[in-house]
Amino acid sequence: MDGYDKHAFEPFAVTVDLAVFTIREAALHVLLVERGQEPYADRWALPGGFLRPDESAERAARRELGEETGLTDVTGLHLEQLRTYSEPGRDPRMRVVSVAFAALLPDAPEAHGGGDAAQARWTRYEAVRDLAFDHDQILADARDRIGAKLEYTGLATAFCPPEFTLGELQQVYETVWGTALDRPNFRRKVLATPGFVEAVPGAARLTGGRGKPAALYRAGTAAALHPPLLRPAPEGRPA
Amino acid sequence: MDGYDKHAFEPFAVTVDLAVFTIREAALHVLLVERGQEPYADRWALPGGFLRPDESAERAARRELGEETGLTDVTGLHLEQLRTYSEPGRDPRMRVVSVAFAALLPDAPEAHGGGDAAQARWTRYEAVRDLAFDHDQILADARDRIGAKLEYTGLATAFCPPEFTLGELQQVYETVWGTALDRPNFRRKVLATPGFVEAVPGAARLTGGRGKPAALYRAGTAAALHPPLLRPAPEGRPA
DNA sequence: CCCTTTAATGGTCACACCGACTATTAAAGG
DNA sequence: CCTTTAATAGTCGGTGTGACCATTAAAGGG
Repeated sequence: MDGYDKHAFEPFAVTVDLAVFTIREAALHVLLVERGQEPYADRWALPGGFLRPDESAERAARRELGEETGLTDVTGLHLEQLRTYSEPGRDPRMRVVSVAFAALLPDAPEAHGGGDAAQARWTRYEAVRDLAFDHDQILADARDRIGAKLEYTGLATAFCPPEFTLGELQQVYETVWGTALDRPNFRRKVLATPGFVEAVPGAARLTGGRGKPAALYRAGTAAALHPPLLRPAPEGRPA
Repeated sequence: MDGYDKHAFEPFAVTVDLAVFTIREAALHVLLVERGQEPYADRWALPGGFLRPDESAERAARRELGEETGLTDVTGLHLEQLRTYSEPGRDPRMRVVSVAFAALLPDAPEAHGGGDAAQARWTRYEAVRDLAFDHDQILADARDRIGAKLEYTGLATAFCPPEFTLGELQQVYETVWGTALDRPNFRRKVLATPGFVEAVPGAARLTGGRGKPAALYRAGTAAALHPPLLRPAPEGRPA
């Protein structure tokens, strides 16, 4: 790269787009904003915006995340670059190259509205359709990536608050994968994977629960899960 | 994204960078080009170049791949987007955002030299150091990604010619992972994974080999490996 | 206050898979 | 013809996993 010789370089606009996920009411939700102006005025879209002259795409993504969600502290949130979308026709007015990110939030701060967007809203993933630009594609890619990374990384803890129960963690897997998991087996597997979660010294959750109080855990330090927590075989032959 | 409202957008130069891998003499090799001009003149770098006005990053990457390797047909080669590097200081002269790709070649077309670069050369991965820009980082990221994807996709076949033996396939894993694998076990695992490889109807390789002739296989159709072919546990506890 | 409901936790059992190993087969080379 | 080399076949024990069943500890209702 960076051979500035043979062909003159063309200037491009560079943006970031964010697929912000959270789990609410046992369903996967996505943060959408309503566009205020053309193109795609009044259509829903993923939050995002232009790169500023002196920030990286990662910094821009985190800044936009704060602006659009109204969260005061976005430092601890999981933010992950997905891929870059650069098809020539993806923006009707000019050449825009967009770096897409996925963000995972534990709880869902209810109201939002700050930032550029006219308004922002959490929407059930299944109900999302006809987004502006190629955002349907970006969102689908993001969801695939998240689902796959649950298998071999501790990413699921990014959907949980700092201290969580194994039941909540299992909820994350079941919601993202769309499958039910056996609770004792899930527990055994998670606890057998070193570095996935670690027990909170001397606590148990009591008040809210309906049944037996559950022990609390924190996210572990392992980047990769060994062995991985594989999702049930799609079909064909049982794993 | 794509809210052109609040902040004026800044123009950026957009490039693609390619980490082109092949396996030669049982060692991982990378294609490097020597830069002809400043910055980093006479330093080695990853091949790449500017996006043209009407092509996507994917198209630009494939075009550059053809230009720099001298390959006549780059349609079948595995090309995969890694991530985008956008740190403000990564190019000393101006703001350049670069979309990085990994490419995998089966054989190694010996000589090259076309394209922008002064010259191009295959280099052992271990011997690579002090590349221009942030290319050391890009290359390391690419290698990590390739190694990880061998586990849960059929990517390894992209290093092999259209018809290959299981021994060659095992070579790929051993070379990229840097570990020795048990041959009967590897064979059993590969053949037990549906869609990974399929036998060539009625052929066996004879002439070149020193021992018993090996059966030939083609790449299968499965995108993901179920179950995955996990690499030996790094350490700690045996898997 | 007791009994039901709910959910977490504990445990069993059989099977599949996997690593480590040994054995056999089929070529090339001297 | 014997040795070397590499592919292929098969065995065996340990472990992880799915499918279950059992127990515990809370909340809620009559």
